Amino acid sequence: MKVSELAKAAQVTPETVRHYTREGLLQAERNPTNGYQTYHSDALQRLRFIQQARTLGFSLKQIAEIIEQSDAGDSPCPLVRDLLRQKVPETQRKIAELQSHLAKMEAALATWNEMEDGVPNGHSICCLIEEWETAQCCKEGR
Amino acid sequence: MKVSELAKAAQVTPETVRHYTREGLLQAERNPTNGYQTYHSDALQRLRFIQQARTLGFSLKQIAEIIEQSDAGDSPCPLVRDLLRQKVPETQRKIAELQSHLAKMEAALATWNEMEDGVPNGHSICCLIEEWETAQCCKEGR
DNA sequence: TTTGACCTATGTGTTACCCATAGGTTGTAT
DNA sequence: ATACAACCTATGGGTAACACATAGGTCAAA
Repeated sequence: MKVSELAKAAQVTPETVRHYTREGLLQAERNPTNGYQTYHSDALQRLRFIQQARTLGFSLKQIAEIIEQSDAGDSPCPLVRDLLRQKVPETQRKIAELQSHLAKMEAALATWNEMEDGVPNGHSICCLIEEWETAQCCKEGR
Repeated sequence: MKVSELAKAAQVTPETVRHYTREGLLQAERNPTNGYQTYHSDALQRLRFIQQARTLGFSLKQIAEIIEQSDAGDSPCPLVRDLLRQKVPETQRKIAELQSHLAKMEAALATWNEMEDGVPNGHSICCLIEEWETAQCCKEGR
C-alpha cells in the first residue's frame, strides 16, 4: 500500500498518514527504487485504532505510548484505563463549561431579541458582552 | 499602569497582556525614557471584556473585529449577535460530541472493571479501544 | 551600589495537522 | 516515444493562544 491508498482506505488525507508515519505511529518501508513509503495491510488496522483513540480525545503522544507498550509485548490495557480515568473528569469539566457558556449565550440572544443595538459610548465596547450578567445595558438605548 | 500591574489586576500573566498588545487588542503608550509600555486605566476594562469574550469561546481574531468596530464608532452588537448565533450550534455540537465520548469511556471503564487485561497478540493493539463497540475482547483473556 | 524585581525584544515550543514549493516517478493515452 | 496527469518525495511555513527561555536594560529600596 502506498500513502494515498492507505489514506483513502481510512478516510484521511495523505498528509495525515505521512504525519503519523513521521511521528512513529505508523510503520512503513521504503521502496528502494523510488523511495516511496510502503505500508503493510495491518497499517490500516493500526490507523483505525489511532482514529478511535483520537475520537476519545487521546493525544498522538498518548497513542504513541500505547502503541509502544503494545509493540514491546506488554498489555497496554492498564495504561489505557489510567488514561481513561484521567480523561473522564476532564471531559465532564469541559462539558459543564460548554453548557454554562451555551446557557449564557442562549439567554443573551433571547434577551437581546427585544433590545436595540447599543452604540459604543467610549466606556463600553459591547454591552452585549460587557454587562453579561445583567444584559441590561441595551435597554437604555446606549 | 505597567504590564505586570495590568496583568495582576486582571488575573492574567504579563505575557498574556503583551500578547494582546502585540495583536492590537490592547493599546499602550511607550514611556520614551525607558521604552516601557504604559496602559490607561480603561485598558483594564478592555482586558476584562476580552476575558469575557474568550470565556464565551470567541477567538482573539473575532474579538479584535468587535473592538475594531467599536473603536470605529459603530455598534458591535449586531456583529456579536451574529457570532453568537453561529457559536450556539457549534457549542451544542461540541457538547453532544463530548457527551458521546464520555458515555463510551464510562461504559468501557465499567465493563473493564470485571475484565482482565489483555496482552497484545499481534492482531490487536489495545482491545480496550479497538473493539470499542462491543468491548468483548478482554473477556476471552487474550 | 548592589540586589531583586521588573521591563524589553526575540525566538522557540506546544497540538495536529494543512498547504505550498520544487522536483522525481508512474501509468496511460496518443 | 512522449506528453501528461496523477502520484510520490522532502522541506519549510502557517494555524491559536499563549508559555517559556534568553539576553540585556531599568528601577527602587537597603
